[in-house]
Amino acid sequence: MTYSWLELPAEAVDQAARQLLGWRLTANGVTVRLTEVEAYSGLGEDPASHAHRGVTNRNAVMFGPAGRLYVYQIYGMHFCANIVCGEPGRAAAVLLRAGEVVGGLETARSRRPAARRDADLAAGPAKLMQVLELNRAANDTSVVDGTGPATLSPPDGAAGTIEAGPRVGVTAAHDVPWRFWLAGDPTVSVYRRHTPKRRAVRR
DNA sequence: GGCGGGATATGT
DNA sequence: CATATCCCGCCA
Repeated sequence: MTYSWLELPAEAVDQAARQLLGWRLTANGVTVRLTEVEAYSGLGEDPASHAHRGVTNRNAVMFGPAGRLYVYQIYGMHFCANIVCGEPGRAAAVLLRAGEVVGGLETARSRRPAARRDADLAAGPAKLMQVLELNRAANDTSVVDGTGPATLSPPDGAAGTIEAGPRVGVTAAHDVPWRFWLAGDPTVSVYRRHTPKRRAVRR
């Protein structure tokens, strides 16, 4: 039952996201325990998803089998990773937003000198990638069969209380509460309402 | 805490 | 060509 999120259908990607909280992701000598994730659905229903308009070169991995990483570059300098969920062709995915460093602490600190507290080491999707030293080379690699640079392993104990809210940084579908985090965890980034850079007055 | 700069692949 | 699943450093 441990890898049950792998078997969930695409329409249950929010359940997959909830299940992934507490799991450990290990890569390049550092392990993080996932504390914050977001679910993204595929075609039609979810305008915030990269796969919303169908297959492109960038998002092709999302349409493949579950258990692989969809890594993309954003703002010209950061990388974010999603774990593909659901059956092939459906393009559901879970964005890894934050984690607690539970292994390789010194290495993680050296990779993120700007972090003032240990809780800030992986408190953001791109920060998470930095402590794990992952980039676009990790795109389309598996996290469940040991063939890729990153490996996902089940949590130690019970996951704890899960809270839900709107997703961060998306302009569309602000009302969909598909961001999930472990209640009270210090590594969860504070929610900031999406602020467009300098556009006509939003409402 | 708020605000702006940074730097570029991607899709329209 | 405007945008994007962001981070950091600087100012208050």
